[in-house]
Amino acid sequence: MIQQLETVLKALGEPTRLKIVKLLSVRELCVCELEAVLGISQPRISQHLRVLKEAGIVKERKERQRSFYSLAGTLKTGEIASFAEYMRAEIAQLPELSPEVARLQNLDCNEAVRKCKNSPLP
Amino acid sequence: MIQQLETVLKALGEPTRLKIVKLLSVRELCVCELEAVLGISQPRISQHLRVLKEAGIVKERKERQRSFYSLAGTLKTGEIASFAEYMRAEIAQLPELSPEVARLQNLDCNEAVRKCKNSPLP
DNA sequence: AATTTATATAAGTTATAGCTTATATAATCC
DNA sequence: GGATTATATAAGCTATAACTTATATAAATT
Repeated sequence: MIQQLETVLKALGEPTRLKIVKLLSVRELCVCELEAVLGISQPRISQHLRVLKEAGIVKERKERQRSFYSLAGTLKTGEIASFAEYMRAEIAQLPELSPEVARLQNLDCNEAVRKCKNSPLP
Repeated sequence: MIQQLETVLKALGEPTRLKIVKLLSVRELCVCELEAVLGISQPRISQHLRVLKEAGIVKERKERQRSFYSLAGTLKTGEIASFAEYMRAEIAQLPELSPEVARLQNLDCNEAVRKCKNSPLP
């Protein structure tokens, strides 16, 4: 879960890709239309679209020699929700955080207690 | 808006920082506690905390020689909402996208029309 | 005052991401 | 079937981000 979330956040955390996503929310666009609209090179667009596609944010539809991209249905609900869901999730049920949770619980009572605990605050 | 959103998404799109955010949702923690919990070096944690702080995701409270970090009140609502808000916003009202919007509207009718429009699809 | 503790920052290195240029593929048009 | 159009991918370069090691600062302890 954390892995997929990271992929989505990384994909969206780039200005050109944020623009593409917003433009695709207006309507489906092919690569050459995006090229004209954004005024940047075609390989650059294709590369960004690949990142967005791998993150599950956009989907592709081929028609003749064109590739049309549009928002994957999951975007408006799913991708936003996935972060909210991560924050809402019970921390004990996130496998990626299990070692940290264990250490957090034992912060005060075992050999993992660290130097900063030797001078506890009031 | 797009700039601030990008900063937040970049800050969250990193596994260690995602973990820190989740841990801080449990309770406020000082740097040395995070060090013990995450098992990574102190400078690495301080650096990640700086990124999160600059993005407005966490806030700092100094007590004696410690620095305690906690989620900024805006996180659960604000940061998630900001992406939703970006997607909900009227595209014409996003200044960063005004050149693109202009080109998008004129795709079919002026000199900006590009090669791909010379062979329109059915 | 000297030492220890807690944190921050800076410098240097490595890894990753983004961009450009060039090329490949595949459909369409003449 | 050769040329054009649309897109993808690969190679090389540059910029950015992350990590490590070392050092600075400042409070607390002795």
